[in-house]
Amino acid sequence: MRSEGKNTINDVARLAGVSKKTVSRVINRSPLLNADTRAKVEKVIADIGYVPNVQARALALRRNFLIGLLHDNPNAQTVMHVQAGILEAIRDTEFELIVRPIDRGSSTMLADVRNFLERQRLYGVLILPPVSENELLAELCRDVGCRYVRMGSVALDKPEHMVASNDREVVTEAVNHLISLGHKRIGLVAGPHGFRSARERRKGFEEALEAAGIRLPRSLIAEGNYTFETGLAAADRLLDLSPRPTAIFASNDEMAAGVLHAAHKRGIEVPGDLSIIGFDDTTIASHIWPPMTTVHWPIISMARSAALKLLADFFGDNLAAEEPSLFPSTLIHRASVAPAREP
Amino acid sequence: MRSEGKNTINDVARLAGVSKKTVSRVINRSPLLNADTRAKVEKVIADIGYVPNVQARALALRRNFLIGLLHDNPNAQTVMHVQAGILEAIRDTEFELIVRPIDRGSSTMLADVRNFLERQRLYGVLILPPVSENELLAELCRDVGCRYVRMGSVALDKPEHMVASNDREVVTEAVNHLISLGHKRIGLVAGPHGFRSARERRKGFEEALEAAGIRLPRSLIAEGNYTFETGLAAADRLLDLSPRPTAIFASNDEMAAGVLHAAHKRGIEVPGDLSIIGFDDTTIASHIWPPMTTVHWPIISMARSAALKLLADFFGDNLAAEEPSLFPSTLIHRASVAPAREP
DNA sequence: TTGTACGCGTTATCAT
DNA sequence: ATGATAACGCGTACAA
Repeated sequence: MRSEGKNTINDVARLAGVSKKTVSRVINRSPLLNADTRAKVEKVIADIGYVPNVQARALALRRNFLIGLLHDNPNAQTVMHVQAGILEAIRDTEFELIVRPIDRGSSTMLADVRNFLERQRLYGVLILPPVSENELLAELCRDVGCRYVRMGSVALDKPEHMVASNDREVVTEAVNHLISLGHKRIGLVAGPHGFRSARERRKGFEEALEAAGIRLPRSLIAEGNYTFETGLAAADRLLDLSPRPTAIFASNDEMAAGVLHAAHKRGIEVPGDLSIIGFDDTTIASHIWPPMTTVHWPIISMARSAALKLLADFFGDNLAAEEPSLFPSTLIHRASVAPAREP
Repeated sequence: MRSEGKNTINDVARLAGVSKKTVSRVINRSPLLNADTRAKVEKVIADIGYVPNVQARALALRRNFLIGLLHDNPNAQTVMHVQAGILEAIRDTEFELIVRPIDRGSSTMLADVRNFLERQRLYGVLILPPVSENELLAELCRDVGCRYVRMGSVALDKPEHMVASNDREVVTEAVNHLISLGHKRIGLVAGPHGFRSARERRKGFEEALEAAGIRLPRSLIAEGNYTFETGLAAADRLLDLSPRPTAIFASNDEMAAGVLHAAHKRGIEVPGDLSIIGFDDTTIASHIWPPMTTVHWPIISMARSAALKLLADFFGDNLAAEEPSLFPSTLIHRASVAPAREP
């Protein structure tokens, strides 16, 4: 059973007494093939433990079975969830996943990606936010003839190239929830302006307040960059205000955890004195104390769906093509929100 | 500049008026080459935006530039850290990373991996715990002729195939710290017995107590499976004890977070009434409240080093071969530990 | 220093 | 239904 990786299609052909094209037909499940011949070849394949060489196959087909994940997302949980979703989609297929972090901000980013795509000639790539929001990158994919599917917080591309969530709406819903509990001074820890998701979530926040006729001072909006530390710093600014907010919506869970941390440091009771809502529903949201009310962002499903979409024309059956493009996020009620109570 | 991926080495040769072998020499930086010729060829390459085809190259070289990450580690942070370390090591090289989660427990696991390795013919693989502890898997790698480097909590293989941490020692140190603060009833939330890391950490725990002449009832040891939920459940058992432990060491941060959560639920003050130490130093350790004292497991460095080790004979210069094999973990003091106080 | 001829392992064409 | 032969794009002997 010890196959030194030495056996080739020629060995199989010789041992089976057929041509290598016939072996190829067996491997590729060609329908026009004598059952006896097939059985004979399959026996030889099993006996010597023959495994096709994917590189040779790729060369001949001018196409390989690798899909890439392009990302510059700082959140480890998110990236892992995405990988999990993709891997779930390609499990039991011959596709493999190559991960490729890219450096947004680097002046050579586009050139780097172009080089990567042209070298590897991947079957296609999945692109995570925030770099998925970069129009030039999508254009680059088209230019080099690489299939792509983008993931994001709002539809930025045609359905076959996009899987999106409805961040703005669900944030409005979350903030409405706070308003319905009597909160009037609601702080926002926004994400970095360069992120479309951050802008969408901020709009959702503002729209909710506007609809409720609440005008908030600019000082109630602080900006972070989606990390715990910046969430902590933003919360420090917000909680220094007088009167301070009775609730804070943070644009992601990392920052929300920072807000909670800041509250703990000051001895501010959550949710009694301060309600907090986050976004993402990463594990930390349910692990910290108190368990945090947050928006569940269905990133695993989105990633799985994005991968299926990418493989749509491979599978032929258009099951994959019918993958949804919009994945609604939902508000998860836990224990970090309570009715407003004046300090 | 639009290169349709159509240009081949032949096009370059034709346009430059040289043979394709000469082009090949330019690409592969052969030293014996006329400077003029080289410049001429390089100009053509730049002009038409020629990029070598990696699959063809792989076929000819009978070797590719892909490394694999085999893992079945349930901790997202850990896996991401490992990926970060590997990617750091292969940045600016022509290597790419293929991630391949595997299903420990599946009866076909070894066959699946064999199939994967034989199909992809990777340059080499890095193996994460716990599956890195599986001797059959290492044997499989040798059998199919695939380079490998294992990561783990104790040296299980020859230095060129292994990067390890010193879990047992550092846990002893952590527990000694608790003992020095007057703790005598110290609970353990052990990891699953199938994990070598869990057994090592448990031994470190037991050795510290033994050295201090502390005999603990079996009931002070609870087992989880490295997840938050099982840590929570284990802590519930431990905290039901009477008298209850004044300190708990959990074999990883996830479970330690569960312990902290359990304490919060019961209104047990941490660290006043209960000290907690975790293991891993993942982000949650510093993000939860109170910030958790834990063992820093230098997984990023280990992964980077493991990748460099894997590429040792590629780089030729034996800088990579000299990568260390042992990475000491260190105790990080934060705020979840205080002197013992009787309930 | 440069070129020719051939091999790498597979699939595609076009016969039979 | 099956086979001979030519791609696919690149690297290596060996020759020039």
